[in-house]
Amino acid sequence: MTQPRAVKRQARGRQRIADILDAALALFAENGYERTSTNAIAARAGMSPGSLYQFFPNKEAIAEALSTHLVEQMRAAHSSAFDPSRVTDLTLHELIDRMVDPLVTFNVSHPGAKALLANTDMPAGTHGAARPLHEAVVDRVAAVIQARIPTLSAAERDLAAMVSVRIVAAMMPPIVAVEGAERRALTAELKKALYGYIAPLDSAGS
Amino acid sequence: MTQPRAVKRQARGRQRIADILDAALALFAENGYERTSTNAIAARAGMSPGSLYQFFPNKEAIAEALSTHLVEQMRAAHSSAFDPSRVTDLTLHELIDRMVDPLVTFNVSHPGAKALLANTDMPAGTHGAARPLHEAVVDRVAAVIQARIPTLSAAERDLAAMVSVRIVAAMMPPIVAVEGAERRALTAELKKALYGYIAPLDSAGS
DNA sequence: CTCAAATACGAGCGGTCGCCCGTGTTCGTC
DNA sequence: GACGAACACGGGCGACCGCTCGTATTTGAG
Repeated sequence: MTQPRAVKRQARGRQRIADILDAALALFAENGYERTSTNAIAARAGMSPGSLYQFFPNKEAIAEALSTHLVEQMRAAHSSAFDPSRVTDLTLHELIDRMVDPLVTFNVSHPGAKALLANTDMPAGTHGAARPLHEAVVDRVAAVIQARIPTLSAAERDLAAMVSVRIVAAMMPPIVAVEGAERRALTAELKKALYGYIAPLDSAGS
Repeated sequence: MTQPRAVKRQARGRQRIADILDAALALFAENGYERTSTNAIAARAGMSPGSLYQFFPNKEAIAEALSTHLVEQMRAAHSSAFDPSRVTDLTLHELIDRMVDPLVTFNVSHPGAKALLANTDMPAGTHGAARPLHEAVVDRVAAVIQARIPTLSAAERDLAAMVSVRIVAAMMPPIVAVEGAERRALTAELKKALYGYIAPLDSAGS
C-alpha cells in the first residue's frame, strides 16, 4: 500500500538517500520533527528540495524510512543479546548484564533514535513503525523470562516483560546524556532496579 | 520578567482565559503543541483569534500558562503525600502506597498533562516551567528517602530519588490508558518495581 | 448616565512550509 | 556514441501559520 513502487536506484541515488536520512536524523534530534523543514533537510544533505523529493514522496516518508532504518539496526545489534539458550546457566546479574549493556551501547551510538522513536511529536505512521520494535523487544524479553522462570503464568510473564522494558527505556535518556563514570553509575542503578523487580519472581537464585 | 504586566481582568475575561487553557490542553493532548494552531484553540474555546490574543501575547505564553497551571494543581494534590513526618512508622509498602496512589489519581484525572510536561515537542520556556515540578518532586522524594534511610549518602539518596521518579513516570502512560482492574494490576506492578528497587536500601524492614 | 477600559470580532498581513515542475545533466546499457 | 532513465536543480505555488489591527460592543466605576 505505502509501498513506494520500486524505482531502480543507482549507486549515486542510494548514497543520496543515506545522506537524506543522516541529515534528517540529525535535524530531528536537534529540533524535533515538526520544527525541521524539508528544505532544511535537503540543505543539510547538500542538495536542492527538488532532489530530495526525487527519493521521498513526502516528509512523513522520510520519518518512516528513518524509523525503519533504526529499527533494523537495533534488531541486528540485539539479536545476540536475547538468545534464550543457556539462560538458566547464568546468574540473574549476568542475565541482566547481557541484555542491558548492548541496549545502552546502541542508544549511546545513536543519539536521536530515542528522540525519534519515543517522541509524540510525530505523524501516526511513524509510531506505527516503532511499535513493532517495542513489541518485538517485549516479546523477546518475555521469552527470556519464560525460559528463566517457567512457573510464571503467561499474563504475569508478559506484564513483567513490559514493565522491565519500560524501566530500561525510562533510564535511557539520562544514561545517554552523560559519560564515563556517571554513565556507568546510572547503568548500574538501572540494573539494580531491574534486579530488584525481577529477583522476587526468580526461582533460580542470585 | 515574563510577568505579563498585570491587566485588570473582569470576571468575563478570567473565564475566557480558563476556556482558552481548557481548549489548549485538549488540543495539545490530541495533536501535540506544534500541530495545534492558535486559530484552532480560539475556535475550540468559542472565540475569534483576535480575542485569544487579548489574553496571551503569543502561542508560547499559552503553553507556559498551561504548564504553570498544571504544576500548581499537581503540587496541591501531592503536598499531603510527601509529608515526611511519621515516615519511619510506616512499612515500606504503606509508604509507597501513600506516594504512588495520589500520583496515579492526578494523572488519571488530568490526561494530557503528561503529554504537555513530558513532551520534547515544546518550546524551551515550557520545559522550563515543567522542570521545576520534576525537580521539586525528586527533591521531596529524596527528603522522604532521607527520613526513611538516613544511612544513605547524599549522592546515593538523590540517585535513588531520581530513579524512583523515572520508574513511576514510565509506568504512568499505560496506567492512565486502561481502567478498573487492569489499572489496579498495573499500579500494583509499579509498586512492586519500586519496592524491589528501594527495599534493598531500606533499613527499617518490610 | 457617562465614559474609559476591557472585551470581542474577523479579515487579512507577512512569512514559512511542504511540495511541484520545467528544465538541464549524468549515468548505465547496447 | 546514442539514448532513455535516473538524478539534479531551484524558483515558486498554494496553503496555512502566528499574529495584527481597525472597529464594534459590553462592562463596571463615578
